[in-house]
Amino acid sequence: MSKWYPKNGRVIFHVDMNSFYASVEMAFDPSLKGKPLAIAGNPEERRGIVVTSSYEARKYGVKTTMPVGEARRLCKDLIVMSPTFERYRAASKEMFKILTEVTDMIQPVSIDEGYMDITACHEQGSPPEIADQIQSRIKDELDLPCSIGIAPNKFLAKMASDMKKPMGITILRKRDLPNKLWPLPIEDMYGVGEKTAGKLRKMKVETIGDLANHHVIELKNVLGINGERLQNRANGIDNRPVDPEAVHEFKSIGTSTTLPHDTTDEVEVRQVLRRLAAKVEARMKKKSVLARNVQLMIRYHDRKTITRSRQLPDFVESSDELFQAAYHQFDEHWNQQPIRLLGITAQDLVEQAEVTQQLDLFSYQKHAGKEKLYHVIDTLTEKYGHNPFQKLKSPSDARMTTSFQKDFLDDFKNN
DNA sequence: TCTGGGGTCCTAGGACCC
DNA sequence: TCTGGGGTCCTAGGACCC
Repeated sequence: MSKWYPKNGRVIFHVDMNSFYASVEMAFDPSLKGKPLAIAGNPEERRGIVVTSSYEARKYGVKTTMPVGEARRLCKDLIVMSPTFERYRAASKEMFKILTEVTDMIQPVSIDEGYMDITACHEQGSPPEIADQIQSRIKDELDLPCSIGIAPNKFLAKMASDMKKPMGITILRKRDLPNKLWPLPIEDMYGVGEKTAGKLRKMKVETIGDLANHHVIELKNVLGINGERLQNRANGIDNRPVDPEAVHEFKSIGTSTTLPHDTTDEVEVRQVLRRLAAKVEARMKKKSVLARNVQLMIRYHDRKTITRSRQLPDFVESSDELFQAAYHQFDEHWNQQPIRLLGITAQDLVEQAEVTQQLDLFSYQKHAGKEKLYHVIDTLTEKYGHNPFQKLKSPSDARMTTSFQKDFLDDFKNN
């Protein structure tokens, strides 16, 4: 057992569901099993691209982001279904529930994948045994296939889960890098997309091994700080922790839609923006957050895309406020060209509870006066050794560090 | 056959303050 | 008399991922 759990180091899993949407549909309707299946949007509405396809469809060359028409041409018998997200969310929940029974140290990264830190799970067996149990349970109980990567960090676990699909379990240790990781072409590396791959190939970096052993100065010159980070990863260095809280820390909530036809009709634009604003409002309510920044996105007929955002004087939560902010941006920045897509994103999100306390702070000043308020702040600063506020230009601008909120309110009452 | 919708992180320049 | 340098905020856009 001890050989599996090093004294210094971690054991990380990356659990990756195989062609998730298609697999969920097959579990739901077993008559689809063994058939070429693609999940795709509606081509009539110009949303007809393949989101996921079954392995049977992939044999014909069907790929993610491929237009449905092309996919059909490659595979005559292709079954095309619209996505049913409620089904996928439900399956995802069940899948993570199984993972939670092994450990709480889980970081979901998307609907169909997540990291686990099983360093502390000695008593449940060796890592391959635990991986095997997880994979079997997901298969037996949910009828869904997955691949699991086992490695000393997140990056290697992610690369490992990609190496054997479907239903693979792959161990990637540091000593395996020269044989298993370094021969892979550079575009197979997580974090290297089309643009970065192009730049790397220009400097004769063709494989992950080339990247691992390239002059770091040149990498930094061309790719900035990311060059150094990618090289570290290629050498198996990645200290990012598995963070179970990360999933709760929302940075933005946005929605966008490709219009059925390009438009220059402002009435239509307003209708669409109202609909998008209502959708964003609903999702903000579910998360109990307010936004201080609203971003409008316009994609033109030629696919050129602009984003325009603005910090707002007040926190917004209602659909109407979101609409007003977005429409203001539209009014200022639309160049009169036909529009293909519109989107609204709420950014700079703050939890509702925090905002309430901000207002409290403001009304306290009104009631007790500025001097008294600043006295309270001084007292707290002394008590904690630093200002408990993230910034404080004026009382309406203050945001408390959450951990101080309770003490602060107590102090508030006593004064 | 033309390229969806949901996100995160990073960069870079200008404004502004000290 | 026209001028340094650091820090932070804001905005726009690029790259990447699923």
